Amino acid sequence: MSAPTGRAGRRPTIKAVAAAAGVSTAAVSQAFNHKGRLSEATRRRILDAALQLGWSPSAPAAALRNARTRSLALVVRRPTDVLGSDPHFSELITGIEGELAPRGYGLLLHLVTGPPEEHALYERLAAEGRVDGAVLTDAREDDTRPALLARLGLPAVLLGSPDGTAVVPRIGLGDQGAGVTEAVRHLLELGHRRIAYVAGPPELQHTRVRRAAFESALREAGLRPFAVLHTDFSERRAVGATEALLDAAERPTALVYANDSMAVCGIGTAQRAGLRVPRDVSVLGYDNLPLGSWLHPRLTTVDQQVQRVGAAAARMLLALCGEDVEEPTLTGRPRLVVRESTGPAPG
Amino acid sequence: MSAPTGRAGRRPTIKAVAAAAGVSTAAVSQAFNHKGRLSEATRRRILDAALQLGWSPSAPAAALRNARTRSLALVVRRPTDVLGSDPHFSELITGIEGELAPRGYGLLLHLVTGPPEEHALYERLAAEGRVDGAVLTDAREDDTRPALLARLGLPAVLLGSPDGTAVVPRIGLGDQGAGVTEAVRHLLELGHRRIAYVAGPPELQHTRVRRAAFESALREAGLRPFAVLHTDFSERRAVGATEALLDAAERPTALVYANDSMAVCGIGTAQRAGLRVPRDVSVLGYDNLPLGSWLHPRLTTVDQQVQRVGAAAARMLLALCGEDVEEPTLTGRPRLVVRESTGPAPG
DNA sequence: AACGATTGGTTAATCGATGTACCTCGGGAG
DNA sequence: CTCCCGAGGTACATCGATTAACCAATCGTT
Repeated sequence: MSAPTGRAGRRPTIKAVAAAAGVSTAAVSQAFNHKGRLSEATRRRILDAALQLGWSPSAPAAALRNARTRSLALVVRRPTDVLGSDPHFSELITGIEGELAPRGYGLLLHLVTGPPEEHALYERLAAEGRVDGAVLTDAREDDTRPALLARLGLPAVLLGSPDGTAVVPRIGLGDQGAGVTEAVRHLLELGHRRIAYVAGPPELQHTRVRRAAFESALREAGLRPFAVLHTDFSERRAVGATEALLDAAERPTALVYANDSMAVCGIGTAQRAGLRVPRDVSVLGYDNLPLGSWLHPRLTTVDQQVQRVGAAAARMLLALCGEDVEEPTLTGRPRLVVRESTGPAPG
Repeated sequence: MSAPTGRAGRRPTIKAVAAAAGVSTAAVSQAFNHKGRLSEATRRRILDAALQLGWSPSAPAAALRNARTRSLALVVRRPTDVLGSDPHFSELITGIEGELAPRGYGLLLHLVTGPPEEHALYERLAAEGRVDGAVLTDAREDDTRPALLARLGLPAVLLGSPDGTAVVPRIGLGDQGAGVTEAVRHLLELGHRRIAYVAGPPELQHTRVRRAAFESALREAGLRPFAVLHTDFSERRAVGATEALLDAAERPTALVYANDSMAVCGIGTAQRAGLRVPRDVSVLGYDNLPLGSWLHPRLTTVDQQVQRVGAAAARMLLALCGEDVEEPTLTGRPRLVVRESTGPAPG
């Protein structure tokens, strides 16, 4: 534990580098930012000196001077319930970070329990100038966040909105209707007629979009939903909804869930009720989380490439922050992934 | 989209507040930091003015002046494989954030693919003064990170170490041996004699600790492990290991996994092989992730209260950063949670 | 009444990096 | 020989908040 050569904790400043290279601090700054006019020789000399000393420009100092912190916020609603620790967000974060890291940006993660706390958080983040922008998740009906962020002058991108224009740019999760439509058609082809939908919270935009797609896909086939139940994405509700559906007199032969986590709960609940999946009842998820493919039976689901969505959101936000990045290419629409949890309708 | 009353993007500074309250900027600062001597009256007047203007001290400016950013880093190894998006980290983050948020600290999240990248990241974070400290996860045998962080002068806490003393403070995950021991005894009482262990990567410290506990618990009963297989925590390896074990001539009657995610894969694999859990084979996990209780059968596991560990790590790190926080109370040892995936040994 | 102590503030330096305005050469044109 | 010009750097103000040092009243004391 003897102190190594360098005095730990005492970071070198731009002055040290300037001295080492025999130039002014301004020159050092210019060398790092490709501004001003420096001869290639001195530039190299400065860079060498910096490398030698292990110097990088102080982030707080640069942030103060430039009014840009090079970090973005991601605010996630904290689970009031277990299902909240949904791996969905892990995937999203992976996608975002993949874009930020190579550009030297940081991701500031915050968890909140509800809208009031979330709003206060944005106020504080903006007031303190802690971040250059924010990724908003789970677009809601009449979402008040975009207006707030606009008022605060904080660039933002809203995730999970079906359409593309608003106060702040939005990243749709692809044409979500298409994914659900494809899923329903798959079930219809398998002969299912009594199909139920376990939806998310009604205040989320994608809930409405997917529900509409679900109902209209059935209508095209001259059918009506067996039932549509809303949940808060919690395990309790997912299980409760499933039990209610399976208890029905003529129970549904297929259950469609608004996300994979609930679908997993659904499979468990069905099995616990003595039903076999997919022989007695088919189950369909949404998200294509890794989790789904570990189970037996493997979960049939809709892949929406959450990581790519995250990456696209990050790029769009970076662009809003003045970074020049190539246009986010939101690849294909969500696609059905048929695995083992769906099968021919019984009887 | 017409601009609201306030000019968006133009944040108020301490000067504006000082002017509004009719005092100097120094007074404003003192009012916010409980330093200096201000009459209660002016203090209140200043705070009111600040509230009115929606002002909070600029984080970058304060960071520059105080050499403290009030944000901590959490570096997570990015999944080379799906299992990497292990909900374990969601839980950990929840625990950490729970301590940081009320103190106005931010959590800077970074994903890395391997040790070289991770080391470079710490160098950069330290050099740029972006964070006040870091949480290191997954203590490894001969871990080089503590020394690096010490050299950089960056406070750090190491998670997942069995013992408690080192270059940087370490948070043990409780007496992990105890959890495994309890698990093995549970299986022994159920009559199991052929018990296999699917371990994590050998370079992680907890792998050695848990493995040792596993073997010694069996030895106490005069038994030897059926087998101990190491994995990299990936789905592929978990499934592969499980298949290998179940293919054995006299197959094991119980499988113990080093984490819940692998245990879930194990259950799926066993079921796919036509075995019933727990009638034909018992399965035991480690972590007690929410996921485990959604399945059928519900996963028997060892609860190590990941959230609390995260909270303890955060508090310890905050203390190292000079924040005065109450001593982290690392509650109980890991405890066995018996659910449905373990049962009497067959035959 | 003069003086030290106390209360309640203010002034000015500082953190580290950045960018504008300016300065200093050496060389070529006139 | 003088003047101008551009290449190559430097000096200094600045971003916003913090804090040590300092100062102006007011009060109690003998």
